[in-house]
Amino acid sequence: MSVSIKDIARLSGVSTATVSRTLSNPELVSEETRAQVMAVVEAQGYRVNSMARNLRRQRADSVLAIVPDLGNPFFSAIFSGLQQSLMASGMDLLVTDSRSALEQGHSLLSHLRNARVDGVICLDGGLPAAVRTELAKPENADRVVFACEWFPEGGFPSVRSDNRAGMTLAVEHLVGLGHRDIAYLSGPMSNVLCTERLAGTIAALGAHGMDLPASHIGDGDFSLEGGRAAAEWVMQLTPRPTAVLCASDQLAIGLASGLHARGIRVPEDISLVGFDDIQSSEYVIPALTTVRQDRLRLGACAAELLRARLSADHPAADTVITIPVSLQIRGSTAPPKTL
Amino acid sequence: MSVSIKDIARLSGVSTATVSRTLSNPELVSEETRAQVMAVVEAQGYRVNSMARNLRRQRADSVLAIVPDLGNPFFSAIFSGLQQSLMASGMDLLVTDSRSALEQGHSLLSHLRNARVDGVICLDGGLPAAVRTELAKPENADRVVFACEWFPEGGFPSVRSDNRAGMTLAVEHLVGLGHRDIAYLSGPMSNVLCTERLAGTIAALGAHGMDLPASHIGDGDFSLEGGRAAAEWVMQLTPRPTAVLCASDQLAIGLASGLHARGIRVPEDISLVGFDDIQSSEYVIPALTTVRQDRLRLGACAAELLRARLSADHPAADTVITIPVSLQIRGSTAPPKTL
DNA sequence: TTGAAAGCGTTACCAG
DNA sequence: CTGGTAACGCTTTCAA
Repeated sequence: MSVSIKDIARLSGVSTATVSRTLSNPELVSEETRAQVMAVVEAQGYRVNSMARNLRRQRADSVLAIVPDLGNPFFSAIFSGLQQSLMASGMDLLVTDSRSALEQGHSLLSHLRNARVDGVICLDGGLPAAVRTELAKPENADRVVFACEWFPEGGFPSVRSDNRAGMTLAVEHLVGLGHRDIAYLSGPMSNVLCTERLAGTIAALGAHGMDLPASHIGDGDFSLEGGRAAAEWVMQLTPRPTAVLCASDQLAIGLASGLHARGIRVPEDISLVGFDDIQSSEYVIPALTTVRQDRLRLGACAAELLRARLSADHPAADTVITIPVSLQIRGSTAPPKTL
Repeated sequence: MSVSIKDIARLSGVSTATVSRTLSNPELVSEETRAQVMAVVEAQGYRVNSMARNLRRQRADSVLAIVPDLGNPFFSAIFSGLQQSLMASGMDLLVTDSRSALEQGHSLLSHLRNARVDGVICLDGGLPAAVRTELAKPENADRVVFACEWFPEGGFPSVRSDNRAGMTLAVEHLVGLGHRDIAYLSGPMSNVLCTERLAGTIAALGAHGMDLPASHIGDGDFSLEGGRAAAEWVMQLTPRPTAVLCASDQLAIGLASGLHARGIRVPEDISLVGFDDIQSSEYVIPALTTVRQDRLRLGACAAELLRARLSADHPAADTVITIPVSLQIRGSTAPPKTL
C-alpha cells in the first residue's frame, strides 16, 4: 500500500494533525516544522488520499455534466469551457450521457445521492418526468444548474444563449438582403431550444409584417441527416422559399447537402442560415452564415454559476444568465434571385 | 445530514454489518431480514455513500480520460464509447484536457496518485517527457492504457485504428482511379499518428512504384485552419498533383475550402481523401472520401482493456489492439482530369 | 445467519 | 503552535 499521513507523521516526528495542517493550512504551522514535514513529504512522494479527505470534508470536489448524447460534437466546446473553469477551482468534471444511461436503466442522479459529486450541470432539457421531479426535490434542487438547454417549467438557474436575439439577427440579415419568402427548419418541438428559436423567428418576421405559415415550418430532428432529408420538404414548397432559416448548423449543413443533390445551388438559388457556429461551419462550401453561440463561455459560466450556488447559503433558484450571440455572415446567404 | 447506514440499522433493528451485507451481498442474509432491511432502505431513500465505500474498498470506481483538447469534436464519439462501456461496469468517466491542464500548471496524474481514479485512458501521445516518465513508474504504469494515440517509445497497452492499412486503402483507391501524382497533407510530425500515416502512405505508394518527394509532403497542423492554409502549398506545386491525401478529415475539409477560394474544383480538378470519417464528412460538399475510424468501438475497447488490466494480477504491458478501418468512397475523389 | 469491532486515511475539535 | 482523538460512512474479518 502507499504511504499515508501516519507514515509521514512518524517519519517527521510530529502528529498526523500537524502533517494535515502543514498540507492544508500551512499558516497554522511553524516555519520550522513545516519545512521538516515537507521534506519528508517530498522524500516519500506522499499525496493526500482524496477519498479519505473528501469523506471527512463531506464533499466530492467534482461535478457531473449530463448531456443528451456524448457523441454529439456540439458539446465539445462546452466541455472545454466547463473543464477549464472547474479545474481552476480544483474540481473535476464527470460526464454522462442521459440517453444511454436511461436506456441502460441507470439513474442519472445516483451520483448526487451518492455524494459522489457535489453538483450537476444539466445540458439536457428533455429529461423524463421522473427525473425532473427527482431533480426538483429540495435535497437536489440547490445543486443543479442548467446550461444551454433548460426545463420549460423553470425552477433551476440556467445559462443559455440569447436564442431569440439570434433569430432576430438572422431574420434581419435575410430581410436586409431582400428575402420575403422565408422557411424555417426546426428540430423537434419537444426541445426547448426549438420552441424558443421558432418563437424568436416568428416575432422577428412579424416585426416586418411577415408571417410563418405552418407549411413553412419543417422538422429536421436537429441532425445532419434530418437536414438532408428536409430537402424534400423544401422542394415541394411552392413557390419555393428564397431562404431557409435553420435551427442548427447541422441542420443547415445537412440541408445544403440534400439541396445540392437535387441541383439547387446555395446561395444562388436559395440562402441558408444556421445556428451555433460549430467549428466546421466556416469551412464548408459554401461557408455557412450562422448565429454564433459562445459555447466556451457558456460552459465556463455554467461552472461558475454552479460553484456560486454550491457555496451560497441561500441560492437563488431562478437566476438566468443569457450569453449574447452574434451573426457570422458568410457565403451561404445572398440576395434572392430576381426572376 | 442525510441518512446513513447506522440509521437504517437502528430503524430495522439489525447491525450495520447486516445492512451492508443486504446491500452488497444479499445472498449472505436471510430472506426475512433482507426484506425487513430493504423496506427501511426504501422508506428512508437511503443510498450508500460512495466515498465511504470507496475509501474502505480502496478503489475509486472511476477512470480519467486525458485528451489533448476537450474542444476538439473528434473525441466526442470516443467519449461516447468509453462512457457506455464504463457505465456498464459501474464506473465513472472523468475527463481532462492535457493542454489547458499543463498551461495552468496542474499535474495530469494527481488523480492517479490521489487515488481519485483507478486508472487512466490517455488519448494524447504527445505528453511532455516529465509526464511520460511519471506515467512509466511502476505504481502508475499498470493503470494506464492508450487509445487512438500512443507513445512511440511504447511501454503501454493501447487501442488504435489500423492507420497504415487505412492509408493503403486510400492509396489503392486513388491509384485505381488513375492518379499518379499524389501529394500528402500531414499534421505535425511530432504526432505519432502523423508519422504512422505518412509511413503507411509511403509504403502503399512504393508498392506501386511511386515515391513521395519531400516537396509533396505538407504540414497542415491537423486543423481545419491548417488545411485551408495548405491550399497555398498545393497551388505552388508544379505540376499540380491530381490528388491530395490528408491525414485527417479536418485537414481535408479545410483544404477543400482553401482550394475552392482559389477556384480549384474538387473533385474535377483535384481529388481529396481524408482520414477519420467525422460526422460531417458525409454531408460536406462534395462529400468526403475518407478512411473511417470506428471511434465508438475504439473507446469501448479502451475501456474494456483498462478494466481487464486493472483486475489482472500480472497485466501484459505491451498489448496492442488494432481496430480495423474502412474506406468510405464519396464525392471528393474522381479520376484525374485527362488533359 | 448475525453482531461487534477494527479499520480505510483524513480532518477538525479541544486541550495544553 | 502542537498533539490526542473522535469522527466521516462504510466493509469485512472474527466469533458466536
